[in-house]
Amino acid sequence: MSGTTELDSVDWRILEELQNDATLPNRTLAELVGLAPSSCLQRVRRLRELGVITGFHAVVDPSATGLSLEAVVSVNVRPHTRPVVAAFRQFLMAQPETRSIFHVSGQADFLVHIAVTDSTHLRAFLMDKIASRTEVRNLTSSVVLERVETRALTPPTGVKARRRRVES
Amino acid sequence: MSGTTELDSVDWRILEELQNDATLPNRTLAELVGLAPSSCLQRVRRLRELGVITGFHAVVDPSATGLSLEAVVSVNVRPHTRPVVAAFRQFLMAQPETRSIFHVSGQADFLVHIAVTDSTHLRAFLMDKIASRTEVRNLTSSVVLERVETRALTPPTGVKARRRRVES
DNA sequence: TGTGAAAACTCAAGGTG
DNA sequence: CACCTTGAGTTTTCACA
Repeated sequence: MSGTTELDSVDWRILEELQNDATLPNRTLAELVGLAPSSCLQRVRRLRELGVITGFHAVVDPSATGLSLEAVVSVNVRPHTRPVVAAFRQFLMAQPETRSIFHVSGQADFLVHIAVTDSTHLRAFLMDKIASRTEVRNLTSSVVLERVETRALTPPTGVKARRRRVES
Repeated sequence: MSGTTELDSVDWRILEELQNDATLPNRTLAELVGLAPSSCLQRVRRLRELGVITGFHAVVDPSATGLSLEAVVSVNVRPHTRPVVAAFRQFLMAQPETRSIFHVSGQADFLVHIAVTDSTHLRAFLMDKIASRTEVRNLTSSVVLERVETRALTPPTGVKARRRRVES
């Protein structure tokens, strides 16, 4: 990973479309971005090989499956050492309630997005699973009132019109 | 959305696989979950129609596209009224740096996950875009050291073995 | 649940700036 | 020289019985 790989405007158009809807047939995608189907396919494969596209995933609505309550849990762990942090992260990942984990620098050490069935479940998760651990300090939680997932990641800065010209 | 729709163990197996990899051919998926291809396809369509599967999306790695710095921004807005909240949410959604937005109850009003190119970009985003708004109070931010997206949403509670039909 | 037509993907070779 | 296009072979999808 030499950091940023050059992506041109067509690559970004492809990313934009596939982030919105990964079920787009390659032919339709090719039309949208103004490419021949096989060239388009080649671009997509390249984006996957470069690690720009990490995968294609179905998104499941928690509330449609009985997980009607979401929360963000803020946790501090002590001591803040690598083994303790790694073990806690591992523990979080193993919990079915966990949706995503942010190990952050700042007031909190971890921000954990969870989905639970109800407030009883939330309390059980916080008290029995998190607070009971010896490394946990300063446990606070926020109920999610509304969540917006922004699908499309957009180009950060000036993007070349086409592909890169190899130089040097 | 009358809350939970009945999902049996096969539905959950399908959800599990498609959350991990949405590019699975229907035939392969059918084999994995032990169904005929056409039945499997029917299940998937049903899950989409029920709103359990909200969509299929490509996931892009921000760091591979030059957005090497991620942060979680905590914001309070005043007054905490519907119009102000809605306008601020709308504003956040329009920012290219925004990845996801959590409107929460608790210490903060909003938790915003953002991706930026570097610390200069982060400072510009925080100072020029967020802090400059009149409704914003109590702006704090945490740099993301590590992020773990948990792909698979798992069944919340006791799931029926099949839907109908009893196995011998 | 199984089958078949229609459509998609993949890989090759050829053309163009 | 890299990239895009065209075209055939194969696999997959999806409606119908």
